[in-house]
Amino acid sequence: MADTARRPEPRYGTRPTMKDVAARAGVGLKTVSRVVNGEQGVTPDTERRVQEAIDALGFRRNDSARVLRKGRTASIGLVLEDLADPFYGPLNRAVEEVARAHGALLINGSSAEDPDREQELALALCARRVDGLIVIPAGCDHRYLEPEIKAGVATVFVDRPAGRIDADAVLSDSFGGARSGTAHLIAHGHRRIGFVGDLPRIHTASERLRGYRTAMAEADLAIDDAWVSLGTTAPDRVREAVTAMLAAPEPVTAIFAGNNRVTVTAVRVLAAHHRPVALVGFDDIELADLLDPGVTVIAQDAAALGRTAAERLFHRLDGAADAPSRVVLPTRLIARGSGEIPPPADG
Amino acid sequence: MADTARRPEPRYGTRPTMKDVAARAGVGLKTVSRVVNGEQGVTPDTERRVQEAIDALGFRRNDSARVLRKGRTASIGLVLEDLADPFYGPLNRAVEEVARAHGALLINGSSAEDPDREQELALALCARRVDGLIVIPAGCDHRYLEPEIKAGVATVFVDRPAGRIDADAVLSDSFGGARSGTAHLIAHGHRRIGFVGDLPRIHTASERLRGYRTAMAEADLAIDDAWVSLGTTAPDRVREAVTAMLAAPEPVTAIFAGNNRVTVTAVRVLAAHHRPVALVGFDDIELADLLDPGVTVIAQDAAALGRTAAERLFHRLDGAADAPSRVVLPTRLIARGSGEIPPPADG
DNA sequence: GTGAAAGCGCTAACAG
DNA sequence: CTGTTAGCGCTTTCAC
Repeated sequence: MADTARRPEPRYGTRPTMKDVAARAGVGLKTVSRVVNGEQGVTPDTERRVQEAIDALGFRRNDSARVLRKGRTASIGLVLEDLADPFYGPLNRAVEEVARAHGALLINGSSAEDPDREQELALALCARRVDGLIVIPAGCDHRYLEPEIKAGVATVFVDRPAGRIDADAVLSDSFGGARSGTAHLIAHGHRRIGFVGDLPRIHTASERLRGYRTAMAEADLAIDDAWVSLGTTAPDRVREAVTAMLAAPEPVTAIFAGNNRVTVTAVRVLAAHHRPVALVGFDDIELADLLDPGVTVIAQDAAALGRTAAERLFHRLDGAADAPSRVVLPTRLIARGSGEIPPPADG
Repeated sequence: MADTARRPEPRYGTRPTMKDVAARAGVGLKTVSRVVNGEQGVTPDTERRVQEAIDALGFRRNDSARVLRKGRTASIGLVLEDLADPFYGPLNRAVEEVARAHGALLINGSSAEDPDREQELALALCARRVDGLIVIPAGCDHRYLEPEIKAGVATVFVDRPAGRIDADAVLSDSFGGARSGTAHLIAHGHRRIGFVGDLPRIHTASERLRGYRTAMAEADLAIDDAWVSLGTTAPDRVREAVTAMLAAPEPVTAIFAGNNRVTVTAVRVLAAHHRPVALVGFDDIELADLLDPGVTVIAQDAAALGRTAAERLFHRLDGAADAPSRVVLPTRLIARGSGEIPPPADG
């Protein structure tokens, strides 16, 4: 107590350096460095003295300085769409686990589906000299990353491919998934099937639409323009779109929902609707099995997406210099009831 | 093409520096620094020349070096339990938004509810010299952070308080929420109420248990040991606990679930049970309103938790040196049906 | 086994 | 308006 009163607290933000530790232990700077990094060639006695000084001073190595000298930061960046979206949680976590296994930290941020923000964030990460970058693209033009990639920032795109540059990508089979989901509805007797998707500039959204169109064409079914609605996944927008499809003179008897956000809103609208309408959603959602009817979905493995992308990234960091690759992971149809509802007898 | 063949590609990982830019533009180093940082006092003509050199060389400022010189990294660390847990998504995102508004990046990682991993992660972030740290504690002893805090790392704990040190904390009212949720079940006629919670060493878990006990005591209801189960939130463990409570000779007629993970599993078990059992869960869960019955919950505002903690952090970084504070955010009971199921007439 | 000196790329402080 | 010098805290190199 008296001690505290007499001697001023160490200035905030001032931390002991290796030099301070060296002075206190009565050794050279390099010896401290050796001890801190567990290098060979230090007498047990010297080591003990250094360690005491470290503890007494509360020293912790400044990795910023270390990075500057060594050139690698042992950190990777992840740009995703929204940290709060449950779909990206497992992906994020999977990337983290791989990074951790390689001794790297993860810096991440949300683009909020805004291309400018994506670029701002990705370039900020490059300025921090992350060793590698994993990007879930919001934009369609990634030429802004070319100098960075050339300079050695390993870059892998996940969930959606890069635009206008050639780069590694790890994707889910959006086309195939949407095609099989739509075919599933057709197999259950539906002819008028609606498609509610995300913004058309988003690669996954357009691929899923293409899958839907393909399945319809394969069954020789024409598509009425009124059955297709693309736009943001804001609940109001989706609610309106679904409601309109159901209120038409010849209403759709089934709906294919383009992603998890859309599915959730579609479930809400259909629950309040006066007659059963079939539904298949892209992406699995929690508790989907407990709803009545259970929600039939095209599930993708978000964790596998993240893990595969991160592994590819570290493979590159380990020196792999092969041509950019594109990995496509399969999706899986999980039938739970909503996708097996038949069309009305009079439909 | 011929050009590529003749001149070797720039070595991977070698990037131009301000010195290179200066040489190319024929100006001094400091002038480049001025242009890069948008400082005053550069002739438009000089600026243009520098900018041309920057573009030609693909220069990007190395923030690692900048950090070393300036002392602040403009980044904060967030240690949470699991990036994949939907409860932490909105919290994470809220922290990110505040950080972004202050020009800071977010480095985050999962402790996986392991105190050692929490410590390892937090100290790694300190070594990176994050300006501040937001921690959702897994452990109960945070004295390991004392030297860091003394050295100027602003630290705020969120969701759970720090152990054995005095530090800022932002919490939800776990005690009050659990108490009112239990009281809600009592008000609907229940006398034998089960409590299924998380590991007792977790502060929120013990507080919620205390709330449950208090509500029971206030209604003069004794608690049978068999009605209380604490442990991990692993589905198997929870399933077993709930099943046991329902299979007892005098089974519980209602269950209070201690968090979102527990609630989800409890809903599954109850859905398969032969008679209706009331349920109130802590934390809201998606689609809870669409289940039959809807799940009555004690909702907490995860985004507000994150936002408040981050604001507190930046307040400290702006120099606030007042005593550590504890903020407790209210919870809200949302009645949806499951919590209003009466006990069986013969019960 | 140990330490002194140089330098990573940048910014702060001061000259010109 | 522009440039030079020093140094942030560490690792690398090389000498002792």
